[in-house]
Amino acid sequence: MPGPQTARLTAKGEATRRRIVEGAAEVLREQGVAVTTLDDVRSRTGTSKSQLFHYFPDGKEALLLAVARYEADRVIDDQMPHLARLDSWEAWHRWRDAVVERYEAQGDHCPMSALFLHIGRQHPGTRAVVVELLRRWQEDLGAGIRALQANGLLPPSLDVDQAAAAMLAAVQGGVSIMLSTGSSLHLRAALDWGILQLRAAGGAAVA
Amino acid sequence: MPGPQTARLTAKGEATRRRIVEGAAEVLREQGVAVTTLDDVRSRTGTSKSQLFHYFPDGKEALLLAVARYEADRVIDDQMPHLARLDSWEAWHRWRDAVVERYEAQGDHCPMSALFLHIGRQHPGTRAVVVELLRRWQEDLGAGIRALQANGLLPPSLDVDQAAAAMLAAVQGGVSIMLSTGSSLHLRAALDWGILQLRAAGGAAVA
DNA sequence: GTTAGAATGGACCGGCCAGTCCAGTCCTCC
DNA sequence: GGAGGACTGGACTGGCCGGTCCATTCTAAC
Repeated sequence: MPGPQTARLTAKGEATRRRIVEGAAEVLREQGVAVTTLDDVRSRTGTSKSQLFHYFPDGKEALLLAVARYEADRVIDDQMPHLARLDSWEAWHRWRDAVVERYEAQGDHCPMSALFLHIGRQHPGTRAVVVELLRRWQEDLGAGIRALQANGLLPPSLDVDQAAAAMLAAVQGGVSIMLSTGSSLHLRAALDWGILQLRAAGGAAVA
Repeated sequence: MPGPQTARLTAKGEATRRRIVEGAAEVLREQGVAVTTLDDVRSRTGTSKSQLFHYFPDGKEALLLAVARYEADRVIDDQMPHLARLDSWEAWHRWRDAVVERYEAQGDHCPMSALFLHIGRQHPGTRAVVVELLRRWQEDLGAGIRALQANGLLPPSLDVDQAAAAMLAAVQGGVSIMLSTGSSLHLRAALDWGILQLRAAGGAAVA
């Protein structure tokens, strides 16, 4: 679904555009949105000012939006193998490990939150990207909980949407605290506690 | 503990300084850190450039740090009446309501996260403010859980620190999702789920 | 009432950086 | 092979904004 806006791009152009987005994402992750200039992106990607504006005629903001989209896709892609089949407690724990690992590796640079906080609310485009990301994420968590129910590991009476929303909030909170404190302690606690409570809700059916 | 750095301030000076911090906090809450200039602060607070630098010789960053401290105090102060005695389930629910109410009123402008994300990691001072805020918050939550245990509403075997950390993460996550989506749904879900699970851990002792 | 120093006003500066422009090169399609 | 358009290079500009400076007024203490 890259769509029509890239219609007039040559293969070469496409490559350059991608190079710009990926390079910009790197720089942004390293030094943060606030202090990153187009010149930083330019020198990192080996491009000229005119190229930046050739591929992003609407300027810096449009480039940042493109980077936000790129990063949002990566968030889901990274977890997809685990998120896709959360149908056993083992799978949930593997997902937990993957999340912790990813964010620990990422350290205190969360590209999404930084990008969002920066262009955030005023720009509807960015908000849409974040909302969509969260929606997909929560949907997958909900599907996982339903899978547990289907497998008899959780009672059907459980409020799936609430549980999925809470779990998503726990992850987000853990990450955001990690960004502030530099420690993944809360992220781990939130995930462990969340899964633990879910298992407790499953009662004696726990394997 | 306002301390020695304000030693040479006249009463008038003290008032001006406070006016600057509070006015700056307002502006920042309204339009965000990224786009706020010293001139905005100046005109809002009815001060001159030289006043700003008279009271904050280290410039804009120092002013932002002062605002961060101010806002951090407000966060705790707002919840203190509820946070201080979380010794019954009713108290927990009242706290929940207070948190939801506060953040809903605040809308999508979280001064703390915005400030932190902006000057954040590089500046050790800001990080210290956030870390301290989170520490106090979690400490109070932990005290509340222990109070529940003391009142026989929760089993002593419960891992207090983990539960408190998870609860804090849930709140933070709910808020940060609210900042992104504009909806308090996740904040509510996270709090409700968290308290619900806590009560469930209390077993039949639930009133 | 005088004086030291705090408080204030506001003009000014200088760097930074997003965005412009034009000149030149490289595709690609006919 | 040539023409149109995509692609690239890089000099240039214009505004914005943090920070400086000095002149003036106010405050408080003796």
